[in-house]
Amino acid sequence: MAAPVYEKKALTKKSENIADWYHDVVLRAGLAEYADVKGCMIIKPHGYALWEHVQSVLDAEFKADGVRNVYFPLFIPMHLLQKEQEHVAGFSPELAVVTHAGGEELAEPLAIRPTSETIMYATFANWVQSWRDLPLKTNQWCNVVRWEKRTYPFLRTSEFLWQEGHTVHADEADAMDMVLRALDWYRAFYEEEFAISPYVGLKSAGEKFAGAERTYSVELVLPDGKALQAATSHYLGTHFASVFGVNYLDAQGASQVAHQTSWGLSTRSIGGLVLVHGDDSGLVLPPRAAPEQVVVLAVGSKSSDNAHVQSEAANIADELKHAGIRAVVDTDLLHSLGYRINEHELRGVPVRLEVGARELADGKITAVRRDTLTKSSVNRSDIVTDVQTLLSDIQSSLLERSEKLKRELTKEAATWEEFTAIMEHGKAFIRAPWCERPECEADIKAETKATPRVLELDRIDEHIETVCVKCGEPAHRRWLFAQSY
RNA sequence: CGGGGCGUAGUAUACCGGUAGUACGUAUGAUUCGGGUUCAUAAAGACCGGGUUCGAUUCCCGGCGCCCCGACCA
Repeated sequence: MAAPVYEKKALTKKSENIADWYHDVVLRAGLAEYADVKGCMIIKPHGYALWEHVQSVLDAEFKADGVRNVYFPLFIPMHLLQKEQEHVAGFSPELAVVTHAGGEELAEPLAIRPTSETIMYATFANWVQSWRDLPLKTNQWCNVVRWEKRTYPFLRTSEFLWQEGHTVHADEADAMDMVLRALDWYRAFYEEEFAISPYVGLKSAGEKFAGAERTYSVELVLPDGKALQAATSHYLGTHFASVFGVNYLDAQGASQVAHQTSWGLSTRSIGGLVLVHGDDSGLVLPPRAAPEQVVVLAVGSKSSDNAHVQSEAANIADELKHAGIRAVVDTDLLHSLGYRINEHELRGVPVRLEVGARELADGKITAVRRDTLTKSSVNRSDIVTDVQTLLSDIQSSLLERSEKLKRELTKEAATWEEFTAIMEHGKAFIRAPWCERPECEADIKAETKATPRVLELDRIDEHIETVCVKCGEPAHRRWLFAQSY
């Protein structure tokens, strides 16, 4: 395996080579490292803490809506997976299958779940009998395996962690309500917690989930103009319900096929967070998501009373903690100051407070914000409120920065010449009228690598009289195109 | 699945058909500490199998593994 470089050298510059930069940051910021299994990664404490934040925020949203957590088996008998034709066709190429166990060949191979629709819905058929059982709203936090040919830490790994919500409803209206509510949880999560402004909308026929009636997604605009599908929410219609027998008796005693939804967000979100906010010094974490929001750094020197400096730094960290701020203290005087500063910047800690002889003398504390790397001086007595203000400023300015990036990397194209020119010279999201035909979608992808990412929610009901940017057939709505990660 | 590359201390690399060298990291002790200090000492290494050879980490064959690029892809 080729190996991570742990030298104390500078990171690859983000602007020069974002792929190498990303790699360096993920490894050196301590988010993850490679495992002895192809395409898999070890999520380290700093990376896992980010995932735990995702879990705590979303899990609370789910529960407040009445969704309950469940756990289904990792193994799915092949016959279940094969029930829904479109679904199995979509996932077959990337299945990992167990053929032997207990020293014997299995009578029926077991797939390791690439997603749990099939095994869950076989059971939902029993759980749902009456209209009184609906809606059934479940979620599970688990791992899934999809044997991708090409992998990348967090963004596409063979095994990944996610949550998958699965619900059953009496009718389309109620199911769609759920689909859009879940989608909005994801949008809000990215905006409010990760300080990333995404695009949200409907997927094209070519990009929808295998077996879904309609797929909605949250798409992130990455700094190189590519797209990252950051969460999905599917209206499954009655496709799965009819093959798995998820039926119920309505109030009139008539048998009805249920309408279902599924929705998920994975550890890929962490890759998006790294890519959107990071800079040449490493990770930049939005305060709300940062496992460590503030590091209080004791700055020693030969001339000062280092013990006093260290205890003051610890006191400040304690005060911040009591105020509910996730603060840590760094009193390690064995490493050089530069080394320690670089480590904290690499790990993306939003605010660094420096406490040394100078601060002790004048009663002010030096504060450095990670997003801009600018220094300021705050009164020792106002430390808690000033830090709180600083954290909320960083959170909002990161979101603004993300909105700006999204704006700058979104272009309009009316003609195919404009479209191809944009894709060739510095990629971007392109908003363009499209005929919505699958053949045309394939042509666009073949020529430019761009695919329709989403039809933005507020443009779904748009109706314009124009022609497709690619084929010239009639087009009524403008879709967003981009090259996918 | 196609193309390419690589398997040497924890990591990254070098040389070599006959004592495997360097850097980072680690340990110990100093030194230094307001932006990756400096020094000393130490521990630590050839993917697996076969072949050629007096002798293979080196050459050959096979296997396994990983990385990169492309196609594919939630």
